[in-house]
Amino acid sequence: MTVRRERADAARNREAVLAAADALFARSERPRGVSMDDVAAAAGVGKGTLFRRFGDRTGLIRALVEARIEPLRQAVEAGPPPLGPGGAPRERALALLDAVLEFKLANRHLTLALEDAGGGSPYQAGHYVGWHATLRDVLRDLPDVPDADYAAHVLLAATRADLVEHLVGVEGLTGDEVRRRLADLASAMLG
Amino acid sequence: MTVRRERADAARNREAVLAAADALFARSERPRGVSMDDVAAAAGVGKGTLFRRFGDRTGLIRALVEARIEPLRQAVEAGPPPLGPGGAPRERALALLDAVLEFKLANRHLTLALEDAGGGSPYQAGHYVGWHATLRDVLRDLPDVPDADYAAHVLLAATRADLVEHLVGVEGLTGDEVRRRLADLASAMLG
DNA sequence: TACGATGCGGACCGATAGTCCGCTTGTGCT
DNA sequence: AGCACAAGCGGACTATCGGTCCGCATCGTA
Repeated sequence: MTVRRERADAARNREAVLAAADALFARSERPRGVSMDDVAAAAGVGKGTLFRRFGDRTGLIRALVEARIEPLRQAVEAGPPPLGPGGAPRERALALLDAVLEFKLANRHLTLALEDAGGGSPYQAGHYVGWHATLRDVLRDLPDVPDADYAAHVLLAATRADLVEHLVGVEGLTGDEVRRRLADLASAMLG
Repeated sequence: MTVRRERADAARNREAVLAAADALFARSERPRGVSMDDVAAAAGVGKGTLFRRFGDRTGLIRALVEARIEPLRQAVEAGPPPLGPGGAPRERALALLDAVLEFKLANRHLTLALEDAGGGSPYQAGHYVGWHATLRDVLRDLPDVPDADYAAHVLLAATRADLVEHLVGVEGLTGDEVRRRLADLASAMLG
């Protein structure tokens, strides 16, 4: 059962594709404006390479998001409090919400692209499931929150990419103003 | 400036298209599985007719939703309390949220299709803007809600079609259980 | 009935996600 | 180094879909 190492050119191409796609999505306003041909051309590879590597368009976007999200996942799973495990529940809940919101703010184009690509509902995406489970478990320790599962969904819904996009892009708030509003509201909800 | 009456065959076709589209979206699980060709074929008209009448795919879906939403709009704007104007703010807020949620539950496929069709973000759709403005104004009269505008967005986010779909379809809740949870949570939030 | 306006429909177009297969290239072995 | 073969490549090709176009049919009217 020897595991064959990834070929050097394959690794190089994978990086090129990810970098090109990242830049393209960041630049474009609407996610649908970035086609797979665009990505292939920008990365200097053929379309076949794209699809063999990532399966389909959604797979490519998912790979981009996963790469960006990894540090946050680590920090939540095994980092120091308040975001990591071990601290006070209330503070962890607030820290988690703020971290998720900050992630969406920093990667609006990408998360927007992911929700847009759809495939399935956002509620079945791996990272959403993880965040929800963590938040739900934390909320269970708070006496003022009657239904932790549902409350977790609603609080996370307040960080949805298109809502954030609307608040920032249309209503003209700054990222920090949105973070402040969510913190205040969540604070009030958690008692 | 005489207004020309709509031709009889045109009216007949418009009804046929709306009925056919309604049925197709209701039957199909994923909105994207319903193509404009499907609708045209089911309605027994040509594609040209579809597009002349409704502009584009989003226009067709919007027309379907608007038709269904009209009674609710009326009830909110000019109906009797608690949903209509004139009653206690807190009760009106709760009634509005419940009515919106009920609408989404009764028309999941259609509202899902509308959000999916995108075009712009759901936050710029006419009915969302209306609901948000009403809810925001009502929340302004409640002392326990510090930021009415933002709170209105978050509460409405709790009624989003794909979240509802997830709660009902994946987590297995009944519509009434979802309504109850939202009512409890909103009650708590409004003080 | 005759005529102009309105509406019809489906062939057609451009874009785009995804497939396929002959060719190239990297890698491990001798 | 040279070889053999698997792994990977790329871009022509296909299928599908939203949207357009225009010659033809149908409706309302005088």
